[in-house]
Amino acid sequence: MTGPSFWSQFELRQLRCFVAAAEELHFGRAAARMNMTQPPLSRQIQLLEHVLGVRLLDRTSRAVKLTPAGRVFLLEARRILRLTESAALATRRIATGEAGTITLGFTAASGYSFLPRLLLQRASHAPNIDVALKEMVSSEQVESLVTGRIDVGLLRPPIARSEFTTLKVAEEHLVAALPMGDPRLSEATLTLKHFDRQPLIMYAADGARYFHDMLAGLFEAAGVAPVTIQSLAQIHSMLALVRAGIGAALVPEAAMSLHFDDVQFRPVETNPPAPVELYAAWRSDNDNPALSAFLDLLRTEPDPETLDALAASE
Amino acid sequence: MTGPSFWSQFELRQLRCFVAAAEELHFGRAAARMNMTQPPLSRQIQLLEHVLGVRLLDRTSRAVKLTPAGRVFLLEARRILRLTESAALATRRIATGEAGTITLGFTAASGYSFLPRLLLQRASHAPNIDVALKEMVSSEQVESLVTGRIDVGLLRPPIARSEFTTLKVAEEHLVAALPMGDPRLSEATLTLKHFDRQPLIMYAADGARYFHDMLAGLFEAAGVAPVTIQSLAQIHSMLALVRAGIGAALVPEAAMSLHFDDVQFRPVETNPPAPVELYAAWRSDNDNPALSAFLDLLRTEPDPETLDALAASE
DNA sequence: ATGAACCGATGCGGTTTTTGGATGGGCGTG
DNA sequence: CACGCCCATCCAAAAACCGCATCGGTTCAT
Repeated sequence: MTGPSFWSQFELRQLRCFVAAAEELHFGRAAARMNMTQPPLSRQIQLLEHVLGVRLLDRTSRAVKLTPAGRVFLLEARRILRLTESAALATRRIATGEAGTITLGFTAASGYSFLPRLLLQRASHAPNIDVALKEMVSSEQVESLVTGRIDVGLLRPPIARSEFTTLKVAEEHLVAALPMGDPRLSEATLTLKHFDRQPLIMYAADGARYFHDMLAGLFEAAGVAPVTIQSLAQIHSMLALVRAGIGAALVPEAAMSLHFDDVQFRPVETNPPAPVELYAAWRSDNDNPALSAFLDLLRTEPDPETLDALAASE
Repeated sequence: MTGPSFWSQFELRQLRCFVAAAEELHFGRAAARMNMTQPPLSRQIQLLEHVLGVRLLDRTSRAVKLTPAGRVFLLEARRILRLTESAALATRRIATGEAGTITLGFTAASGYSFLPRLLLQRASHAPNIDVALKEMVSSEQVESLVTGRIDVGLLRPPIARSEFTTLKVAEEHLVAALPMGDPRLSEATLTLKHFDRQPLIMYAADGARYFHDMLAGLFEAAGVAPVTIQSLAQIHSMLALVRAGIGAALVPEAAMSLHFDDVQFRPVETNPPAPVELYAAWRSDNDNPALSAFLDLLRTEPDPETLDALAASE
């Protein structure tokens, strides 16, 4: 007493048998196509008809014909079978990493230059890898990496986590952002001394710890003491203050793509010359199959066409 | 030596097991939901993973998690299962005649009045019955009924086929179509005598045998002999000639909906008073399940709303 | 540290389902 | 009217499946 199989449903095998029979209109040939003999094929189709409660094939000993319901079900069956194949294919592609989704955290500053280049690289080299973007500051990225909310982070040092693997993906120079009319604009290249006792828009110690500490270290090593007018965490806000003539700012060269009116940029000599570092970090035990393909992207040098496309868009 | 099961595919049962496990994230509960015990469910999922060559669930003894590939496959599996249910439902509806397609042949004249009313009835009383329309003359309809190209025909007598069932669906009066300025327009009602030795646009004996023979019979019985100016098969062509002032025409009242400028209509007394008959005919052994629902439509008296909708659209 | 509880995987015997050969029966064909 | 074609049915053998018992690994409480 297992109860009547009232909840029973048909199986794909029955669909395959039915499609074969409906296309051949001949049970013998259909069975051969299914690599079996005619009786079990008959039985599978009877089973299917019984489950549906519908006669799908009108069969006399002389001819096999589709009933109207059979015609409709044939279309549905084909669609289902097509879907099963594509589902298997898509899943296998995900599993091999050919396709998939990488959730990427990035800092606002990395979004100005490195990220667009990376996404262009992806479009041409790994079009089946989707990248879901989440802007967050470096400390949030570390936490999100641990909890698995993002697969990879683009963030600033220090990244002191043993369970992460890291990769330096960019080194940038610092540039000075100066308001229109600033006398230092007459120089082609500036040094840190140009900022001594001059008004400066500084990075906030909490929201932009990396830049704050880096600048503080550079100024101290150079024996220079600028006058901090205001501290901010977001580079675009700093540039807005520069435009207003409040003072100068030191920003990564990528910020030059922000194009603020009345704000001019000048290279600044520092030691080291390219002190702004951007790292990619990911959990060493991340099992996202698309990860390795994505890391290949990160490790690939940008190719000329990508840079061309990027330049053209600016 | 049947060879390795390289063409093997997964089965719906495995999908159902996987979806249950993926939703419960617990093999025991998933098994309970599937009305079975945990070991066979484990096996079904192993089998599925083996067929796909992809690990779908990461299971430790403490927790079950979906892999990235599993997440994708879960969506696909749900879609497939949803599709199987809707396929079964749709097929059953076709089989019971709740839904389906009726291929309907109709004469041009029946398309002016009876067919629109029928289609409006269908829209409100049997919205799931699709009607595929094919205009053809009565003799073509008979042939198409025999070969099964149409399920039902709307045609003119005589229908002398023993394998058909027929139903009279409309009786219409004849009306006179007269050109602007015709003296007979002063009469409210005409008789056949008004056409004696008058120019008349007549039906062609080959293309419109029914109307031709009917008119010939009516005139002969009334002892009236009009002057045939031109013979045509299509009513709208005849009305065009009427408008041109070539002569009068006798048409079924349904043709009044054609609205030709400068063509006026007047009732004509005949014996019998409504000599234009329209029949539905279908093969008695037609097995289209939607047929009975469609025939119910034909047998239903038009309800007031339908007639209102029809009147409003004219 | 240790034992209890939990969970999924596996081995195994019994049952159900499926398979394929043989056969039956209806229906056109020569 | 006999023959051939074709699908349905019967039946024994094979395969698949199920459930029970159990194992190994992890977590949690003691």
